Amino acid sequence: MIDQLDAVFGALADPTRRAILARLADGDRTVGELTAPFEVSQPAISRHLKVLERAGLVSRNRRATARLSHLEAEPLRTATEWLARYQAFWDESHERLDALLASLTRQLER
Amino acid sequence: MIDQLDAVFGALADPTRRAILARLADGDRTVGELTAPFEVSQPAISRHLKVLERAGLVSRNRRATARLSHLEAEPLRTATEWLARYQAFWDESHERLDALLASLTRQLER
DNA sequence: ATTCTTCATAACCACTCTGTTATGGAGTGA
DNA sequence: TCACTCCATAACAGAGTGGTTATGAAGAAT
Repeated sequence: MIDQLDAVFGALADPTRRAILARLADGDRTVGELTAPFEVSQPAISRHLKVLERAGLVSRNRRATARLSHLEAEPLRTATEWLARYQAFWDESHERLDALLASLTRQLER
Repeated sequence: MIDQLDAVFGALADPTRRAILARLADGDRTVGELTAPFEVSQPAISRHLKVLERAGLVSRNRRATARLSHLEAEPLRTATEWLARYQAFWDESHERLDALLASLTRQLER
């Protein structure tokens, strides 16, 4: 993990990897479970998982013969902190980010 | 701009491009001004600018023979919104994002 | 022990990315 | 008009990316 932001933003740049993260947000998954919904081969998913692991976004452990992938959100926090530096530049003409986040939080809690 | 998140996260994955955005946050810059601080050639910077432009992060207009690059922060907002969906996953063991952003905002105002 | 399941890895291909140098176009100013 | 400045683009090289198929390692189950 030379530069964390490089790795994290790079990992997020691929739609399949973002979809994998979305599924992991619902709970840990095996490689097989992650492969099924996508129309790519299992080795392709394995490599996406390796990219996510390098970015620190996924950790893995064995369960019997399967390998469970687990979402690690901390790097997303780091990425958000970086983006927050630019908050002022879109704030001017729009609602504030904290208001936005509050509304999103309310949505999630509902 | 097929998929905005692809383009934005892809653009942010490069440290030179993030540094360019940081300089543009201080005000519009010509290509020459953006090239000087980095140890890469002018054509390389021109192509970075093109990537940023495709992602909607930079707009450009002429001033005499120069071309001014201008920061467009809206796509960063989009990226932040996407990341906010994962806020709950790092919230559990850390301060809340809105508190973090508030503290960052205070820092900027100071 | 053997077989089955799960997953990783290797080998390959096509394409993209980041950088270079060389060059030329477009606008400015003398 | 001519020269100069600023920048874009073309052509190229090397590394990386994302996909494939083929294969094998390792644990589980019979």
